[in-house]
Amino acid sequence: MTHDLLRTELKRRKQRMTAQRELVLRSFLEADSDHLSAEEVYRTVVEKRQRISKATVYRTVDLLAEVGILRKIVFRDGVIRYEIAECGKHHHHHLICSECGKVTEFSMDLLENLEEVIEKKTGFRINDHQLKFYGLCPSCQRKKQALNKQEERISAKPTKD
Amino acid sequence: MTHDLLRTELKRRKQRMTAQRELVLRSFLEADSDHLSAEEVYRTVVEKRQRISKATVYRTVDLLAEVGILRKIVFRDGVIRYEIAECGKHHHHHLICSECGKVTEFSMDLLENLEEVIEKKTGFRINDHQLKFYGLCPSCQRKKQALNKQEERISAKPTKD
DNA sequence: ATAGTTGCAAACAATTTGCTATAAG
DNA sequence: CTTATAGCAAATTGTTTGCAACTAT
Repeated sequence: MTHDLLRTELKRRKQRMTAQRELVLRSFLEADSDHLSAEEVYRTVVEKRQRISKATVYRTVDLLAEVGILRKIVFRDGVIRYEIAECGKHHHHHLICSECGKVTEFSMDLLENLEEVIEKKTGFRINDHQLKFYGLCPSCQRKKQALNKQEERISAKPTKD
Repeated sequence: MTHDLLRTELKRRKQRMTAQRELVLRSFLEADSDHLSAEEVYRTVVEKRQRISKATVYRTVDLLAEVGILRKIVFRDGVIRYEIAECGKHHHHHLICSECGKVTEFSMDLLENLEEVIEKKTGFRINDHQLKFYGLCPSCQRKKQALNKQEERISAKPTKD
């Protein structure tokens, strides 16, 4: 259980288990979405009528990531999000719609071996990797297609150029 | 030449070629580092004693990315950077040191086919992907090792615990 | 001459920091 | 009782926007 893992790690570091740290961790465990931003965690906690400040959220997600319970993940909007670093090593990756921002996950273990290859090649000690695909989700493809047709109709009319 | 590509694209969009747009593009072409942030582009231009404002830099890198000359790339610090989207499709990927931020590039075409597989599986229309490895560069590995030894020496002394 | 583009300063958003009061061990 | 932590507000950092002045076409 992630909970105990946190307690143990905190003890090792001579840090304390607090209500706020529990609340943040719980937010991730109970969230609909994976990958929450600090802002989202904050809102989640506040909506449950629990007391926390944003500064604490920022400090806590950072701590949880350092301890290895969360993984930092940043899409192209530059907002820092976090997701639970699932126990085993089976990685999942992200498929992001450039239009609506929708994020879909999919798993693929193929890249674990690759880490080793690259370690040997470069001398880096790799401990994580992230693969992201960017494109248009089915729904946005349809929207864009509809838009294109519309534009064709307009540019069919003669312009003074 | 990337230069002409920009001119052509601008004409198509009824937009104009300006000194500032040239300066930004040139910054990328002549930069030591790939992946520059807007801030870095700004400084580069100013150091050459050329006139530009930050707002223009932001607007221009955005434009260049839209046109396909640059590619947006965001590491875990959440800062938006851009790199030249080299002509052919041969992708390169990034190896980032979590400690000092050093970025190393390496290429690998393996993932092109994968895009197709995922398109079929998910219905997304994929147009880009990014693979990043995080870890410790050789130099930071050494530093960390040295630090660990030091800590051992300290904790070897008895503590009142 | 007609838009598109710039620069500036102000607005905004995300994140960090300094400090006092509080609470965990 | 000691020291880590929380909360708050102010400071920083990265990015966007409104608008008047400017300039490519």
